[in-house]
Amino acid sequence: MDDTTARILVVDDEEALADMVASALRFAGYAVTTESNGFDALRIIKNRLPDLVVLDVSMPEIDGFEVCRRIRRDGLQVPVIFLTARDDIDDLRTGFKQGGDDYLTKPFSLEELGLRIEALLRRARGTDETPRLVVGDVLLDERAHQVFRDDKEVTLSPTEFRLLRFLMLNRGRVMSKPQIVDHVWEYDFDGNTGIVETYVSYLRRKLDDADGSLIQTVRGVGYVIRPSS
Amino acid sequence: MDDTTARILVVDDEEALADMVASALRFAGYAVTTESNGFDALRIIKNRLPDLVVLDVSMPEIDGFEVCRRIRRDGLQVPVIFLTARDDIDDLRTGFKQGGDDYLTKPFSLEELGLRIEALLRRARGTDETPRLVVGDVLLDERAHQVFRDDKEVTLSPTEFRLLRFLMLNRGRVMSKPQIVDHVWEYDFDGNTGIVETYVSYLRRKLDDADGSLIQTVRGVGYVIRPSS
DNA sequence: GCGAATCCTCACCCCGTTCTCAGCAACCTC
DNA sequence: GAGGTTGCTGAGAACGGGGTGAGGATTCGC
Repeated sequence: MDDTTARILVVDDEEALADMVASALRFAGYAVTTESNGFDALRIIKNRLPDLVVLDVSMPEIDGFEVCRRIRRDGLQVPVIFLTARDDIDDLRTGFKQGGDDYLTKPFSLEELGLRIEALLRRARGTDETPRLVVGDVLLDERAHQVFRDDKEVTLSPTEFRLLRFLMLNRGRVMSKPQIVDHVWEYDFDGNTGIVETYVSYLRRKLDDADGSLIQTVRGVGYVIRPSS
Repeated sequence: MDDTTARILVVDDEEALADMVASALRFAGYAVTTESNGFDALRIIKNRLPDLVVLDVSMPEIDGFEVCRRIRRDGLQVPVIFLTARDDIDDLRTGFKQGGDDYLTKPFSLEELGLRIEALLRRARGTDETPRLVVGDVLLDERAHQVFRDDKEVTLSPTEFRLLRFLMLNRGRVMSKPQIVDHVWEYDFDGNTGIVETYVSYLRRKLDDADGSLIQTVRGVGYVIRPSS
């Protein structure tokens, strides 16, 4: 790919998790490398200077905070996103003091991670334009976390918001239910894909889309959001 | 073919299935190798570095997930498509999370598999252009899962869509009814080929092609789709 | 802590889809 | 043109995908 492709390093001692994240980020168009060990990660960061690092906090030998501190000590300003278990959330303040830029608690959804990464990269590049999604007369404001239909605000729950955002990001493209679950729900969600139907139903009601002309069902395939037609 | 011919490894302990898949993929122009054993597959992957791996999940000794994990552990980023039984569908997203890039539940249709493979290879090459098929005034948009005839949208059921896509992919080439059944229907379909006639009839009606000038019948041989000359 | 919002499962119902079959039309051969 | 073969299409039965309401569990906010 061209030189605008961001290079991301994912560091997590749970290799399965690192692989999952890497796979999703590659799908999103990034060039991804994984590491399962803090020391190796440090070496890679210094040698390859990635554009962003996703860093697990709890790792044996040398934890994420320590890795970050050492990066900063070397004067590297690469953006860092911490991954941490919910129980360790208290440590996060420590994390920020160590020079982290953002964090996510496990389990997270891949959409969430992608968003944080985008935001950090935008900031690093200095091209920090407002991320607004528009499809037809539906407007989704990322930063304000607000949704409007026909200039009237619609109140959505967190999950409803993530689902709508995902569909709008992929406007015009049919997304299958497993795909949706994999991206919108937390990665350890083990329920069936029926949950998607329920939330599409919620969204249609709140968005005044009872006939499904906005969020369209493609029977046997999935869902799309389309400008109108 | 030239050096752009992708090399694919198919791994499945049901050799009959592996052979069937291999045969279809060779017909589609790929260079295919098969393996029925996870360990042998690992060896092959490391030595020959295929462009893509089709990997059955349930295999004795070492299952597909484990193979994938080991591939990733060695730092290989070859795209992987998992094949899995419908009953194991819960494991599927797990599989995705093990670093697999896509998955299909058995039984699948060969067309479906071919499509996924194309999509993954496109992604790996970074040339991710919109896949659109055009024959005469019929347009089929893969991503949006939409079909237009003469700029008017036509609503097709899943099977109708797959059939039309297959014919359009093979435009100008007469496809026999058994060939069509083998590619468009799931591979364990055991009905007769009369089903093709029924669905061609559906398509002609929906595509406003009552006289069969678009989808042409070649008596005793099969069907072709041609730019209505 | 308490009430409210949210999340998720489940079950029921509707209807689109799939597939078979039978009758008929088109075509070919002799 | 007769008879056989092949293809077309309407009817209808069985199936299953999808919508939605109810309700229980959980989390959130104050």
